[in-house]
Amino acid sequence: MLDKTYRPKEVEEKHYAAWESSGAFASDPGSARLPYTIMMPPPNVTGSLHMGHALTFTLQDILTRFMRMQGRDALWQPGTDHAGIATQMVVERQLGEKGIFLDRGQQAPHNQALIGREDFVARVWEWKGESGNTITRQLRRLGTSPDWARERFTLDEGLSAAVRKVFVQLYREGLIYRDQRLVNWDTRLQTAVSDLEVQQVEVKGRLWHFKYPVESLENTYIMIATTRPETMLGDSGVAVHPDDERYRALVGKHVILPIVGRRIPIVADDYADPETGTGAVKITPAHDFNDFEVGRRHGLAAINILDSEGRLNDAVPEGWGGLDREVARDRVVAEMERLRLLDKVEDHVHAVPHGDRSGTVLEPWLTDQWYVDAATLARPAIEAVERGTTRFVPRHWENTYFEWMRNIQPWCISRQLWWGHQIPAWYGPDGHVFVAETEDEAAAEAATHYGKATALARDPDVLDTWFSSALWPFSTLGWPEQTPYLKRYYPTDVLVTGFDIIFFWVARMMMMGLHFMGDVPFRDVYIHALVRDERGQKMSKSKGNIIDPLDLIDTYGADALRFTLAALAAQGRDIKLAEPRVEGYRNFATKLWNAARFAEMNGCVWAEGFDPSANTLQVNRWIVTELAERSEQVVRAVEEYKFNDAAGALYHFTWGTFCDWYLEFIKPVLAEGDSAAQAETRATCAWVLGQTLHMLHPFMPFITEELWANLTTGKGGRLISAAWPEVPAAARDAGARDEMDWVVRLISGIRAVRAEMNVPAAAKIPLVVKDGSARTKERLSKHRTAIERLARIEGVTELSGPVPKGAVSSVLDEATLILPLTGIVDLEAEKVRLAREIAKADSEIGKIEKKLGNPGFLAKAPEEVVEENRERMDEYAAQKQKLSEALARLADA
RNA sequence: GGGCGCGUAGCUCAGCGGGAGAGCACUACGUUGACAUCGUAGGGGUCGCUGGUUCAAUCCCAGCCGCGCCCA
Repeated sequence: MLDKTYRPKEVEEKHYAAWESSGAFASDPGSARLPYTIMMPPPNVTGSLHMGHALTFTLQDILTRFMRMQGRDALWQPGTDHAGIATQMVVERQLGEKGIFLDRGQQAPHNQALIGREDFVARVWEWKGESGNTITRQLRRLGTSPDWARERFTLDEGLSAAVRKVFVQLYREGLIYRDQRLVNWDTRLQTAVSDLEVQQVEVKGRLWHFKYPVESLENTYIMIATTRPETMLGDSGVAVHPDDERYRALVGKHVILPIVGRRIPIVADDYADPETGTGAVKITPAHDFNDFEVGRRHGLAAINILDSEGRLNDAVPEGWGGLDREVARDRVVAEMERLRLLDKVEDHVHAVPHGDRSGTVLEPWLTDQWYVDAATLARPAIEAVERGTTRFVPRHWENTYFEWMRNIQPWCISRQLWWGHQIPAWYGPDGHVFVAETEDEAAAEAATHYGKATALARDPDVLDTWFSSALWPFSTLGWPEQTPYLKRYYPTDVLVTGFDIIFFWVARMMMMGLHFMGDVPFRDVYIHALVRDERGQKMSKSKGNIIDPLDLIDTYGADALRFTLAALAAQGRDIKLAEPRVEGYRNFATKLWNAARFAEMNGCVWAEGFDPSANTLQVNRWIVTELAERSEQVVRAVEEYKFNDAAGALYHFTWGTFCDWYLEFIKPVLAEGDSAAQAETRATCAWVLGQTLHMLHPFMPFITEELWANLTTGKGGRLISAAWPEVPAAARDAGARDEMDWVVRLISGIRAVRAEMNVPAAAKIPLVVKDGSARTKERLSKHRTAIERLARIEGVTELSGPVPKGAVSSVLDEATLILPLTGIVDLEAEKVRLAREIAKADSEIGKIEKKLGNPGFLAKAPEEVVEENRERMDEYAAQKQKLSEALARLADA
């Protein structure tokens, strides 16, 4: 016997273990079924489950379980990402707490132990082994069903081999090259970071106006304004706009850079904006991205004045070297003031780039790095989306994709870290580079090149983490080996992810997939919303508004959380999550649980092979028809990634149709019907409940599995491996649906009148029907028991003789329903009520009359719309007529 | 500055050319043996504003106002 409430904790673990050990999650490459593939976006190995994960993995699990039930051979490929910087930071911090620091070739601070690269990497692997799988354990609690046996890690040997092969091939094709360019340099992490990891932060700074003396012109200065005075030590030019009259005469002349004494040219370039500041701008090619371009156009020197930690280096005048950039700034300003070359200082708000991991101010810094020619790889990736080979859902996200891909910059793929895929490049003594998949190959190439065996040094840098994740859709399937998995599951069906990762990952998978597999990595990209807090704020630790999905699972159960997320996952809108929503869907789970409890108490047990087409009772034929329609609705919604529609349809069917009406209708049958009716009803109830559990299973896997086991007394197999319900066409009955719909409207109408007239809930009153058609009379007698019970009626009669005095009336289609309530009813209240009903009908009639009176409407509107309005007009007119008669009768009373 | 999106019931949101919807909250009544994590009924909205297209606009178009995000 089921308990009164569902207790998630008691069943979740049990079912999960059973699913996993039974092999229900496994893909089956030998199967004849159509494959269905989703690549799980690999969470960071350092990560723990947050609400965004809960959403994305719930949706992916719904698709996976749904498609399995649709008969597909599902492969949901799981794994984790080594997350270069994030992981290195975590482990570095832990070691730092123990007084252990990385030996980066600098002087060791006092009393500190230094460890080398090999030791450090070993420590990271150790850490990964101990606590690196938190998130995959947490995913199990959410009920996700990926093919765990195929779990991959981006630093696995196979995936690493793929990375090396891709690097070497792209290098040989000229699509990977080494270049000296500006990068965003993180002085704390001591590495280049991606453009995408730069956060522009509005900072209250200052604008210093400096006078640069023009060479050989007495008392002539050109005024420049800068937010970064210290960079002037690296200036190699001054730019003015070619059309700027003020400076035209000075173009081609030189200024003598104060403090430094360097002679630098004044150049004309569109980059200088006459409207901004003084119209003249200092050019520091080695420390500003825009200046770098200007410098290239005019052949200006790029003078690097900073070291990797943001201190002045040897390229500055004597006595300045070694100063921190902040200190240098103050010194430059003071010195310019002393030289009477500081004109003025203004407060100035401007955007300053910060590293989103370290939080420090990033430095544009001139370094040698490895680059991918992204523009070339992007071309086919853009075309694939233009042609629709890959489809974004919702579609408008393709704009974001196009925008970025069409303006794509060279992709800097090297990072000065120890944790990651070390770049497969070796340098000879003269700096000549040998790129090869193995050290032996590189050595062989070097021997050929130099004519003798030559010692090589490997490039110490590692690759950007996204380089390896870009290969994920095929590297996880075994590439470069031509495995059966690769052949069967690539391209994948859908990628499910958030918009924030379109640049980082989606775009790069498209580029690599097309280049190496010759086909897109996925047919659909479903971009879901971000989960925010109830006020619409992004959840963050600093705001303290994090809702932990595991807490919600503990309190309400994984199913409630999953259903909530699905129900809120409307396309194109962020999810504002408030705990009461989860509580509401927990209540839904309880409702379902109690419906099953009712079935159990009434001996409704799943009968294998039951055929609903053979049903004879209208109520049973009706619920089966409703179920069939809902099933189609859910299938359509899931296939279109409209998870909220699917969840809504299931919720309304389960609660609003099955529980509220069907179970109430069958209570009298089960209590006092004849044995044939009882048998049919028990079987139907069990069948509909069972099918409902099937349909709910992708959304609420745990409770449905538990109830299914109960309904089938454990003989029905597992839901996770069951097939989606199929309702035979013969079981659908539009007539039964119309008939039961009529009964529902009848009962609702009577209830509404009773409540409004304050008829005590317990009071049973008679029902008199006036002007009922033959069909109405037949329905009244057929459903009399249900009507009496649910509308609290005692005795249904047809009107014979005059309408009883002091009766309340309601209209249902052609018939008038009369509730004789002499002595109970407040006549004045009834008059008011009827008048209001009449007014309502009148207002509708008015609207429709206006339409039908419009010649343009009659001439141009589709015939069926005109017809529909005529019908509605007749209905309202008839209703008004009957209500008016009822009101007139009251006036006589 | 460029782009994307959003303004619909008190709150959170569906709907998106022909009858304004859901959940929660609220009000009234109710413990009729599945369920008070419940039941029945009810109140509540010039669908941001202004124009335009259309026989018809919450829905399409334009402008404006307010809000959010992304990119520079």
